Amino acid sequence: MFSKACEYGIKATIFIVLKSHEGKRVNPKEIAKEIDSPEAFTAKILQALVRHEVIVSVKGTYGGFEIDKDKISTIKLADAVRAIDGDSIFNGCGLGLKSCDEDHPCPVHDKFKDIRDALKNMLEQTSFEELAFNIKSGASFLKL
Amino acid sequence: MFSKACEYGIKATIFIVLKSHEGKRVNPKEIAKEIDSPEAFTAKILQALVRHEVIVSVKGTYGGFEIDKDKISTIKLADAVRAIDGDSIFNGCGLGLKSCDEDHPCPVHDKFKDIRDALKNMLEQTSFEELAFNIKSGASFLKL
DNA sequence: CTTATTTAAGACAAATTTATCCTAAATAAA
DNA sequence: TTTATTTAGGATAAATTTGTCTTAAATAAG
Repeated sequence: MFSKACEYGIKATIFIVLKSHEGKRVNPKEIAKEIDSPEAFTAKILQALVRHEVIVSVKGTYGGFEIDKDKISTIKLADAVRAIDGDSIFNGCGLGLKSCDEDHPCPVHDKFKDIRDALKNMLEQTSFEELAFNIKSGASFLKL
Repeated sequence: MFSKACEYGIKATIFIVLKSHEGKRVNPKEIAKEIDSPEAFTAKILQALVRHEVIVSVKGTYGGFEIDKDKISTIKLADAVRAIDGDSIFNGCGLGLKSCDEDHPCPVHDKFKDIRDALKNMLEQTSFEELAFNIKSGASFLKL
């Protein structure tokens, strides 16, 4: 479904939301430990999230990654997915045809449309704040 | 969503259904041309479909790939997907956790459940015969 | 039975994704 | 201003997926 990079990116963002809520910044080492991911690779993914303005980075002593407190509630799953995997999952043809649309549909076009729309809606409506809250309350987990 | 191999496999199976309906066998060269895929790679994927008994192969002169006529109507998208990509798309965790279930869910477990179930239902209910019919009538296309 | 034809299988190669490492650049703190 | 610390970025490597090629095995037809 998602690339490994995207899976790490989503988990990392949830953890950063969690920490930002406490007014704390986190570094790649801490993040990688918390989400059980390779540290250097995770750092790369964090760079992409910063470039796409999903998260913010601060260099120097006491630096790290964070999210503006008043922006936290606005970030959706779709923002991280787009930043890392692009929007192929939102637009791409289920069978990889270059020019698949209503006028020239692939064999599964209509069947996939409903699924893809449901996925898109879910990703665009689910906030990281909501996901972070469930981690905090012990209702869900970032690893194992 | 699906691997390239799986995309080719689905398209190939549709074409084989189409030809089997006419009582004709097809070879990898013909298939690759029809679905615009690399021939040798497609041949590998056909082997997997044969091993998983989605299609049948006949060696020797006038040989090729086919599907038993009375089996055609029973084959579903899910059969080809399972043969090539396994069932990770049906069972796997959206964030790649090893042990993700109701008791120990990943942060997106519930959100993904609905999507995954919808996808699973669609794949298990959609027959290749139906897809082949739409190709035949010009309502959908295998390439471009 | 022999032969031509076709799929099966394994080794190999290219491309992409995942992952690591080292150095540069930025910057906060002292 | 200097220094310690931290992210950014590029080069490299490993693993996986995608793709190719050659030979073996099977088998239908003659």
